[in-house]
Amino acid sequence: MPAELRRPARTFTIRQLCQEFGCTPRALRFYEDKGLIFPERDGMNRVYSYKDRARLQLILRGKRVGLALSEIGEILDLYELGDGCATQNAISLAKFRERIRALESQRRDIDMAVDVLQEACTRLESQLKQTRPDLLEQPVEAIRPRRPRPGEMRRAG
Amino acid sequence: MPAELRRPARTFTIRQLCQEFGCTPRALRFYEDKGLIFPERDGMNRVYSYKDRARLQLILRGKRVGLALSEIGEILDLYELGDGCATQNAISLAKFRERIRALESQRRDIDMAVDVLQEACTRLESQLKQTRPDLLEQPVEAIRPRRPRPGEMRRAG
DNA sequence: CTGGGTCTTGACGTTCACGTAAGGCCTTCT
DNA sequence: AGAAGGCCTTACGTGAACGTCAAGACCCAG
Repeated sequence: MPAELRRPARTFTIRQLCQEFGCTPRALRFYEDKGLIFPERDGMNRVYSYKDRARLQLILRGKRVGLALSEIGEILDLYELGDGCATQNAISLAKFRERIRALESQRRDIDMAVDVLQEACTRLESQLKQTRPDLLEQPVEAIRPRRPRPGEMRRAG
Repeated sequence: MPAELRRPARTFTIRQLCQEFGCTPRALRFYEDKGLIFPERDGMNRVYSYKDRARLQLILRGKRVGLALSEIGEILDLYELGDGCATQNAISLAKFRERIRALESQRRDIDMAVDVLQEACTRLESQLKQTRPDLLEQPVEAIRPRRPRPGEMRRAG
């Protein structure tokens, strides 16, 4: 029983997807421009399928781990061609292997960064516990604006 | 026995650090502009200490996990102030906690991305094994240029 | 003392990933 | 009928993170 029969052929408007994934219509149109996603049209309006939604999800995940849109595009392409074009697939394979290595190294970086931050947090906590225990456990906004830093971009306001 | 006595007070030129970490002089000067690093001077020339080198390492690691330079700056600042300025520290603490959560979520994304890529590799491998086993295990450059993709930026060549 | 190499400071250019109007089409509500 | 609201395209603007000259200063070898 193919999936299309089980799933209602649900579609999404651009705004629905944006709300679900916390991005802007401009971003979706941009991804479309770049060939990462290609929704159907109802007249002029974009109509997104489940498949489009899945692609969007992969795009956003890819972005979050630091992939460029062009790289994400290469990955997504794989699921479109699947067969044929052997040399293209070989290129993809080599690139993907590189990517996997890069991601694994990146994960090590993350672990180190978390360690650094966690140690910093420990230090900060013990310090604050002695000086200003009232400020502990506050969300950022509840505390204060920040001081400017040397090379900070000037921003009118 | 403080560290300065055990370590030779070794210094680095801008180029040495660049070669070690694979970045450009322009980048180092840019980080300095942004207040992330502040080497001594010998006349006009920058002289980097071990401490500067450590900061640079943190900067690059931070970048690799997707932190903005401004965020990296906040983290580095912590190691400079250390004490005093309790509210500032409280802000840092809150931000760092947020950051840790973000990084952990990012690590999950990486794991998922690796899974996706690994599955893709498996598929590609089995396909290539049947069609073009000669192309397996090739590095990217050894294979072929790529086809253009729809929204590709035009680049004179 | 001329050339080469390495450093410096501007200052403008570039790429990426969008943001932000400006203006038009369509449907729906009042 | 007309105003509101959602979608569209086109086009120019923007912030981050540098790249890329240009024009000097400094030092050393020949």
